[in-house]
Amino acid sequence: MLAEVKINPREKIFLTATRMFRETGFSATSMRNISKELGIEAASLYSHIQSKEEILREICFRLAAEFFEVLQTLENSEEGPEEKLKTLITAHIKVLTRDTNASAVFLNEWRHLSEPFHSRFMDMRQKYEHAFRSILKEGIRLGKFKAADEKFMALTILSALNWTHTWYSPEGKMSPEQISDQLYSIILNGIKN
Amino acid sequence: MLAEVKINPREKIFLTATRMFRETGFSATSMRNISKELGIEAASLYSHIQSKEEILREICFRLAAEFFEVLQTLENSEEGPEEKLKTLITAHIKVLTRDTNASAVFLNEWRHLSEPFHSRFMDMRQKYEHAFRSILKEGIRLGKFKAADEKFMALTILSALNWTHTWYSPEGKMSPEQISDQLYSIILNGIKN
DNA sequence: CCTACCGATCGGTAGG
DNA sequence: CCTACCGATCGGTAGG
Repeated sequence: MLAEVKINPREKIFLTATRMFRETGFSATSMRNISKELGIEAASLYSHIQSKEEILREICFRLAAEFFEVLQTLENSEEGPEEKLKTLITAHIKVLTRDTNASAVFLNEWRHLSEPFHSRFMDMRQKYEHAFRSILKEGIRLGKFKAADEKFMALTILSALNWTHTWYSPEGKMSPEQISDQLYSIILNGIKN
Repeated sequence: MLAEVKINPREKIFLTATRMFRETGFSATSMRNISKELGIEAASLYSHIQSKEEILREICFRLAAEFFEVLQTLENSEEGPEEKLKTLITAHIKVLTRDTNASAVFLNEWRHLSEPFHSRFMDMRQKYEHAFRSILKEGIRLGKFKAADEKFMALTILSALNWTHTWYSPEGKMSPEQISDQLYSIILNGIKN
């Protein structure tokens, strides 16, 4: 009962800050900007959060965790590389479109993380990229995908996926599933043997 | 003779600032950071430049102009949509890889432009995107490309191209031409009918 | 290119 | 959640 009282303002701060970080960038958004938007004084924010960076940290690592959950489900999968790729693309787009403000911050503002969080974040990013690459490598080995530089292919695919958050809208004409289906189709045609 | 003396320090400031804007972001890079890197006092920068934003403005609009030059050459072209697409992709990658620091700033920091530059920049961006779309539309009309949402296609293609600056290196194993050939091949296979 | 300095604003704390 | 405030730093100017 008592704990419940404190949950709401903290979440409100996070939602507002996330949107403002997306629009203006982490560094150019001040605590006073955020507090004004919420109709309170800047000092009052600190009853609910520890620091400005705590907000950035939570956003970045919450999304990173969601992306890693996707990898987990693939780990024991018996599917072929095409199916794995489709599963990964679908899940990736699902995470990215769920909260486009958070996605934009996750993709663009992580470099403002201080150590050791900055390094930790880059490690996770690297691991995710590698999981992507290993699916492509498997496909190449099995002769399903074109024999090309799979690092180049992985980066190209990921960049195409990671642009979705800039234009996706829940009210738009494409659902997350339709987006991933189309992307998968373009990508598979682009790389298949 | 006399003018020549002033050219060099200004360019040095621009090069250093561009690199630092890319690494740390425009807002988080202070004039004192830049001056320290150059071994001078912050106040001394203002003998060569007008303001911090002038640097950002020059980078963004210089690259924008280069991208528009590409469009110009295509305007009177008699090529078909596939050839036009290939020409555009090749030129786009050429511009992006020429100075990856400037490209990163151009792509990520333009939102810190103040008015009226911010609006002007977004207009140019929009126009470029439209030129891309009209090539795709022509390809669809002629039955060369798949009948899909060409806005979606254009954004997907551009995002794949616009990631190149993050990993391209002049010392790397792929030349700009090889990169654009590979990208064109993936993209064309992905969208052709 | 420097010293000296401006007003504004920053993230954050003390104490209630 | 507020008032009052901290030291640090910001972009930029005056004057040489």
